Amino acid sequence: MLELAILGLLQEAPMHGYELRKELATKLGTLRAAISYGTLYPTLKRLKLAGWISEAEANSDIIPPMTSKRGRVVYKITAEGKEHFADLLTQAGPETYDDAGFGVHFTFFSRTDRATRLRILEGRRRRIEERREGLREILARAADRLDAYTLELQRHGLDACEREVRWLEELISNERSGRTPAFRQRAESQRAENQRPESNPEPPRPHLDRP
Amino acid sequence: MLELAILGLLQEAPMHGYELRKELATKLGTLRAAISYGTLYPTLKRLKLAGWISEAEANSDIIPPMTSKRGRVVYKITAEGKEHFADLLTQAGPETYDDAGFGVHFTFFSRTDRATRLRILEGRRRRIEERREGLREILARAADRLDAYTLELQRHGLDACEREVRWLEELISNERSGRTPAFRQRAESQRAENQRPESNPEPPRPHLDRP
DNA sequence: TTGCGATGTATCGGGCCGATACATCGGGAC
DNA sequence: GTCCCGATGTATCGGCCCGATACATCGCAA
Repeated sequence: MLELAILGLLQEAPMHGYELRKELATKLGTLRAAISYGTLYPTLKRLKLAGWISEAEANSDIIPPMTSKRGRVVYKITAEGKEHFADLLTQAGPETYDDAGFGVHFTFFSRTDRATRLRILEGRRRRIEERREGLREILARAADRLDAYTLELQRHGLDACEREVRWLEELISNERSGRTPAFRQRAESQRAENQRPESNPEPPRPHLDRP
Repeated sequence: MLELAILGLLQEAPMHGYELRKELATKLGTLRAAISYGTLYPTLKRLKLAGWISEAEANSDIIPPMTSKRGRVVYKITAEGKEHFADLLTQAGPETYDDAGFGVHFTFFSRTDRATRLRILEGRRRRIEERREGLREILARAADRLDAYTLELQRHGLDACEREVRWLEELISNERSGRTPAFRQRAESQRAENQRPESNPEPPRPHLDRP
């Protein structure tokens, strides 16, 4: 899962570990806590071994600090890596629908085709609906076997499930009806747009809030 | 963390692994997915080695099925185990405030003294507030650097945080003002009450919805 | 009688985490 | 000037926990 996240971020720009981690933390808000270095560096090693990323010498131009030897290692994605990333994006296993996996996939939705987006949203919805049904079951059947605190925990969980299902319904219905992201209008929304995709193989284009 | 959960369940009654897992799944709804056997059995082994639980022969009376040899192993908590459980209940480390840890602690709140309950609720609130502030920061500062999907994910996360903080506020205020669990009235609430605490060392007593 | 789903115990490889160690850099205190 | 501290940066280690897998028994229905 982290594999997908790293590949996705490196597709935007080459980065070193520390930067990668911060980017990970801001983009994968909730649904995925900040990654640990004890995970990050071994994963980078693994990805390098698999040939999906490579180290780019940091000595040269753009990156100013860490002048001396043993400076930071900048990673960039390879052609095979981009291929692998595209595969991972469309393939959806069971781990795609848990909190972490869904969060990562959702983060890259602007680089995912609409069919896949729908498949993932619906898979996630099913997952949460199952959890919700389980909780309802418990609250209906075993309520008198549980103490008040446990009960309240279940209720809170049920609330969260129902809320997420509604959120997903809204997203799904938006996906079906043309406008891609297009959620309810908010005051702080800017029409400012961000970085060019620097020669993406598959630019899915609908990337804006309003056409 | 799982250690605490197992000890707590075995304090209620002796159980075998399978039963333990189902009980775990129903009581720790959300905030902690169903535990895997690949976790459960090694943990049971560890706890047995530590002297906190022991195997009770299942051959005899109460438990009917699995007549032949190589039948289920029933675990029961030891005196040292009860002591350790009491310790774990009051000690609150950082892991007490993440989703899993908080869920487990909350589940045993009816066996926790009020001071500890308050400490844990406030610790959890602080944790969620920090996450919330982080998200607000991102939405205020980096909004134009993020695409619409990522943004929507952050908003949803922020919503969930705010909601949980409100929930915690309510719980905290309830704790402070006498009535212990006592949440907002609901239609399906029964006044039926459950199992006797079978000689608890510290019966905290206020266990009902309404006095 | 056959076979399937629930019950039940157990191991293995691997992902991910927290703690820890170590080194460099920029800037403020003194 | 220099000294120290916090941010930046790379890396490893032990350990928790997960999913996949294997295997065995029980009750029941086709």
